Amino acid sequence: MLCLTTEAALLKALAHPTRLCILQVLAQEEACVCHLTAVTGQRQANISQHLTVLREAGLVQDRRDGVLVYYRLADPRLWEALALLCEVGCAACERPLRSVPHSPVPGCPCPKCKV
Amino acid sequence: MLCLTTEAALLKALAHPTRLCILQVLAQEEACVCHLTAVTGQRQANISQHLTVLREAGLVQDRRDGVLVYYRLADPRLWEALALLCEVGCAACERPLRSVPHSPVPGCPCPKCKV
DNA sequence: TCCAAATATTCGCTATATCGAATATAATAA
DNA sequence: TTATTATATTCGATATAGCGAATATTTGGA
Repeated sequence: MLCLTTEAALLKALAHPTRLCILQVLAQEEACVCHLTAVTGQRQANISQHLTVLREAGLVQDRRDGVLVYYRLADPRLWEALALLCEVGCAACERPLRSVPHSPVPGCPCPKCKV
Repeated sequence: MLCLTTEAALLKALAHPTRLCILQVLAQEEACVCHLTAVTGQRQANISQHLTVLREAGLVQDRRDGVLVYYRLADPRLWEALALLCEVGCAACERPLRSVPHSPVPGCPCPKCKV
């Protein structure tokens, strides 16, 4: 049997609604943790955990700017490839999987959300 | 937060080495359960369980021919889309994710393996 | 009808994922 | 240095996935 554990691990890292939401935001542009926290409505520790999963899977990269840590997609084509797979694999999915425009999130303290 | 639970469920159904192996075989041509069991080296009940996951996710369809049940991809483009995602998402993946030619498996009783 | 083979299902156990809460760490400013 | 804010980590509890074993179901043939 051909071993597809590496590919399965990649898919497992993708297989969570919150992580997909994070990737959807990052597909637009890089974002800091507090922004992702505000957008998703999840707790900060939870987002940090999900980001760790994504980072260890090699899907995102991060850079620190002062006290903020910005995350970005490791490969900008990721969301496009995901949208294609969802379109092919899933009749019930939003079709096509859409991108979300960046917009300031109330309550998010990051510079991109400060008016 | 945009709800991506449907997409996450699809990815979760894909996120297992044995299920990927099944899909890899089915990408070539339809196959019966006993063939998939022989190819993967897993137990019959286990393969049947994985096939149930794939079927309920809408990824495969089945047809009965006598005592045999043949499974096929619901969408023939699935493997191609998966290969693209793996290439984009994962530097460590086999690149590109290859297809496997059909070949008779010793010990498989299905007609396609009988010489 | 009875049996054998292919496939599906159920059950119980173990492993893993997820999450909240609490805490730790890092960077900047006072 | 101390305080504050953003982020990361750890821990414990709960939920879910995965698997083997046993059993049920389906089909065709004797």
